[in-house]
Amino acid sequence: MVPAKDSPTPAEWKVLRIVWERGECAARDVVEAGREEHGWSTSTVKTLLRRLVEKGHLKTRRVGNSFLYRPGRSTFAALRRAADDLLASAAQHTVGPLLAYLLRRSQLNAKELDELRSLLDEKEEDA
Amino acid sequence: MVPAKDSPTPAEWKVLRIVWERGECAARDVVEAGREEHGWSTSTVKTLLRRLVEKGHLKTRRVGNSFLYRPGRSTFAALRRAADDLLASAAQHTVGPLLAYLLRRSQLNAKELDELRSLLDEKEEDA
DNA sequence: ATCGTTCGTCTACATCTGTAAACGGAGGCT
DNA sequence: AGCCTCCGTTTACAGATGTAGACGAACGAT
Repeated sequence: MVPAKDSPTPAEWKVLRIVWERGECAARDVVEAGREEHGWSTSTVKTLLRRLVEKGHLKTRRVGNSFLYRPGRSTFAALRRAADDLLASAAQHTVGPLLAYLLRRSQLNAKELDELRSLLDEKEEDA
Repeated sequence: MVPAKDSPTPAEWKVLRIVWERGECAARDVVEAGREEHGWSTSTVKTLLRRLVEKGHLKTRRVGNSFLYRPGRSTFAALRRAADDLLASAAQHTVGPLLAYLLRRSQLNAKELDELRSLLDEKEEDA
């Protein structure tokens, strides 16, 4: 298995997200989404797809003369790494406000909110 | 006011963090920390400091023939922008797990935990 | 006054990233 | 059979980024 060492670049993340949101999909779908959401040309999207496959963030499945793309297992791992980088960028005294900011921005359902609450409780006990 | 449009690059973030942790400090301090923490040469650190000042993420104050560096007001704003980028990278169904991951990784004191709990409660009401 | 040390500035350059045109093969329509 | 269209592949290139040497001015000790 290819461990996907290289993190996606910002542009690659946008493609990754597009694929992630729709599950397995064809290049054409990504091209269309890329054009609408980011004004990208066909070639640009194709290049980004190729690089993501090379890096191991996307897997492909041949269908006829074309491919279907889907996120690899490493995709969420890459997101975690991006999260690590974000935390590493924050100074200790800014971590709290940073997390607060993230929580405010996020759309979460009741169940997710509950899980996060439990997490906070756990952490309280640890400390 | 300089709006610091360009986000820091990964390497620049590391420098920013160094300065952030110590408050106002001299290039020499950053050079030393950069060498210890990242194995950077003096020149590398100096280049990164310069670029950060150009971008408006660091402010300087002349003292004798050298400078003291400190984070600009835009520094935390840049961190928020990085947080936005992270959220934008996540697919909707991965946001919850992502936040959970971030919480687990973070060291937070009781007060910070409390504030986050309050935030979750607020969000619950909204929904 | 001199000389080594310390600073900031200028210059350099390989690699990565964003963005995209051009090309050649496969499939389908006429 | 011939042509249009769609697809993946190849090539291109400017600008950003990581990494760092070289240089000249100022400072401090002798």
